[in-house]
Amino acid sequence: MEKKMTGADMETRFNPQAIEAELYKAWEESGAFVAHREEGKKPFTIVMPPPNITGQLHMGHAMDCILQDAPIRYHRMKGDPTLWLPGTDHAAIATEVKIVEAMRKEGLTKQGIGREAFLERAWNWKKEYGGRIVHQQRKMGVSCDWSRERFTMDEGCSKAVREVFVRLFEKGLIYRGQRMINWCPACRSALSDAEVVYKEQASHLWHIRYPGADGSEGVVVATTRPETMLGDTGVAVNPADERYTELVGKKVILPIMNKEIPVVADEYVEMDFGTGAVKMTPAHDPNDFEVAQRHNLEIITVTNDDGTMNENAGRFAGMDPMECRKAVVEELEKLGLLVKIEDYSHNVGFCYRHENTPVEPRLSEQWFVKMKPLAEPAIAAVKEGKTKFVPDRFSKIYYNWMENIRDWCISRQLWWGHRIPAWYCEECGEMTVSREDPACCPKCGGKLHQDEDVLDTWFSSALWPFSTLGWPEETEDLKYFYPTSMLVTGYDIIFFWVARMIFSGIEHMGETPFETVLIHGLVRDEQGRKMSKSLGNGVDPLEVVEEYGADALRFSLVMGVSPGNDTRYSTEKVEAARNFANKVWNASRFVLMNVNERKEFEVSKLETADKWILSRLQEAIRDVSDHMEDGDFGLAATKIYDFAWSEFCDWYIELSKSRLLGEDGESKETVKAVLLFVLENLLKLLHPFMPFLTEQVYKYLPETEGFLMLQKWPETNAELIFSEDEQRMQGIMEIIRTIRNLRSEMNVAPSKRTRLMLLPAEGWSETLRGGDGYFRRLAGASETELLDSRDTVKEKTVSAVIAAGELFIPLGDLVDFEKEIIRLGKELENLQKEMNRSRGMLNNQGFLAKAPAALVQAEKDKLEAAVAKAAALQNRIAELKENV
RNA sequence: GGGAUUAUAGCUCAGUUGGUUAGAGCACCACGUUGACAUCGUGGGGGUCAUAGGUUCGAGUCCUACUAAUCCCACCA
Repeated sequence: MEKKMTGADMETRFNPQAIEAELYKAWEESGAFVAHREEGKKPFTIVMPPPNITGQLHMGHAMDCILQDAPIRYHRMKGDPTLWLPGTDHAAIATEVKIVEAMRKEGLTKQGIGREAFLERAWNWKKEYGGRIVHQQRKMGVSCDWSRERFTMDEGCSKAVREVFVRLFEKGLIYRGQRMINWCPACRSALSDAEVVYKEQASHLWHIRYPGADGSEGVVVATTRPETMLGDTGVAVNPADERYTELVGKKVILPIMNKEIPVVADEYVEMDFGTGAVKMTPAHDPNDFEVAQRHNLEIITVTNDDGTMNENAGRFAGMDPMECRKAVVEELEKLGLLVKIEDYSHNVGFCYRHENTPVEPRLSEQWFVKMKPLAEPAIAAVKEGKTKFVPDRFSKIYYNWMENIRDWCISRQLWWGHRIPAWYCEECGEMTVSREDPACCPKCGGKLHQDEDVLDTWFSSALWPFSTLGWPEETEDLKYFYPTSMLVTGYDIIFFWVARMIFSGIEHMGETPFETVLIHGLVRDEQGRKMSKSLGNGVDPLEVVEEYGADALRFSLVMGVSPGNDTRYSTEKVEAARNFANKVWNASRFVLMNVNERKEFEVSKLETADKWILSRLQEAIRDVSDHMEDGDFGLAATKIYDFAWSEFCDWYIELSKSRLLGEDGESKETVKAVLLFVLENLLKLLHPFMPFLTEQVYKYLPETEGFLMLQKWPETNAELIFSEDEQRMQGIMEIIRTIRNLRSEMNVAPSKRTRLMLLPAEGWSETLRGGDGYFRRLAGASETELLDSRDTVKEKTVSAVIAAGELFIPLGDLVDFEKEIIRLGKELENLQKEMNRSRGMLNNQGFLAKAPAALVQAEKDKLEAAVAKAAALQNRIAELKENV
């Protein structure tokens, strides 16, 4: 057994680097993070949003970590069976893009090495980067249950994916079909609507004449993408548009291709945009596709998988779209069919993994999830409050998306991911969708090949809250921990992830997966810009941890942050948090250098200051607990900060010094016991935010065993609330502040001690007598004299009127009565303003009649005090005037 | 086009259900080697809470309008 350490062993500075790794190891090895089911007790469960295995953790992840670890540690200390389930996501597209990029540097291609070899590389990648991420999370101090760590492509999760796919297919909620989808030429894959990011682009509107087939002048169409005309199969106008009534039903000539195409009338066309005539490219525009369906227009695809023009584009085949656009425009100009070019700015969709690659709407055979039937109960669940968004406004965003949802394209033309469990018979063409890999065609016994595509990565993430607990098996964990308590995530993935988990949970588990969804904002840089690779303004959380410690980073990310709002990262904030950690460390050091045994205090022996700090502690416990419950971690952290620094350190510790050095043994014992009691409670309150610091300090506390992280969360104790003593203490504090203030104003050197005379107000004599040591220690008083009446003040003094009475500091020749009169006069003036305000309120019948009685009384008391103070000030001024 | 958020001290931001002298950190000024801490202490300066109305006995807080910034959704070619 190692020797118990004491305050004397503590360094003068908190040194996080020296202790973090060791503490984390000790926690983890002891099994403190592992969740245990306790029947009859309601668990607190969070499934961690699995970081992508694409690279390393960024500030957003750090934010995720602290916002989950804080409530997890809080609930664990409260004694709830607590599970925080970690894991990582295979991130199909994102990872594949990275791997392909890495391979390109080696001169390799996917196709070159083949599917099997590629997947081997991918698994190696997962091992390396998945491991790195988990390592980084540990550095942040996350207290998650690593024994339950999962990966979206591990055996269990893959089984869940397969089960869900087959179930939905059997229910008719998954189907395969030719639809207009978003195609990323860089991924060479389909994307879902959510994976397209629109960006405003400056462009042009080209006006092109399509001559009439009968030799008439035909029609002028306007387009933003002239190259797509190669795939045009019609022109549409609004049926009500009189300009074109004649033309409807006739044919025009598609220039360059020299092909006759029909003019059709369709409501979709807006008469007042462009020329009122729209070229129809059904294979490359969703709206055109719909029009084509209604009018039986031909559908011609003119691009390849990689975005280049295909053989249908005739002599433009092989060009990339921009090249082709230029060539087409030139050609049209030559033909005299380019009527005009207008400047035009419009939104262009880009791939969310290839920021500079525009997505191409394209007709393609893909797999889809039918969303309407899944969305409806998911909307209802949130409306009924079964899942609550915090802050509530995010439920509106959720409704808006869910109510306008379109079918979800889930197939991706990638290799890294869950392969679609569909097989096609090479003999009869029959499609088989199956939980188990079939050996041959169930219909004809013919040879099968599996669908080449994999699933959208979000298909497996959608199952995360239950697949990680063992579903589709009915495991004990699943029964006990589902539905989970809370999901913590950024608003940027509400559509991608949160919404999909909610409808999946309802569909497959019959219950929404979370009680609350706590949404946080983005961590931005110091100028408020989004942190991004391309800007190079990202800050690596690990570097911050190295330099300032995990606790400082954690605290800086929550302090003063309000739920749902973006926050700016700045080193100043981290420094402030680091300073706070050091402050707590040193306060602890002070306490522990003076207290080396654990003794209870007796309430009957408590002095005013003790009762004050114990009372303040009760309020801190209450507020912090309330804020933890509400998910207001910013307020919780602020409360702890203020209590620890402005009350415990600045006042109680300072006040304790005179007693610790004093002769009164009983007072000394009491103050020691209170110091230890308050410190220990403070450490507990702070632990969810600064786990390393608090755990380390806990080791030095006398007679403790085990980890702080497993100690009981403090509860308020009504017997330790002393309102009257709080007021007494406020009186003492006011005197100290006033003296400091006066000395500062009079330029009295801090080292110079001055006498203090106090004329107590009614009922304050006892308190002031007891304050002597405090005034000496904290206000530079050499001695304190209690006066019986003001007449006894014979010396030249500066004075002040405070709640506890009047105070006088004899400063001899430093005192200038004229200036004193002016100074006190100003104070009186302010006081009179305050009295006027107060009288105004109390003369207001409405206020008297409608405001709560306690408030009215409080105002009366305030006025009374002000009146008394004003009278005293007037007396003093009169007195001084006589002496001038 | 629809929706959301933000606007409070020089900067970054708090401010719980409306309760009446609006807070913090950083920055600034003055002073300070009192054995926990200079990653500190004491004192100070600094805001008509974007603007205009309204509700109320009372508005930073609620309502309406307006201005500005940011974001999300939709996508008229």
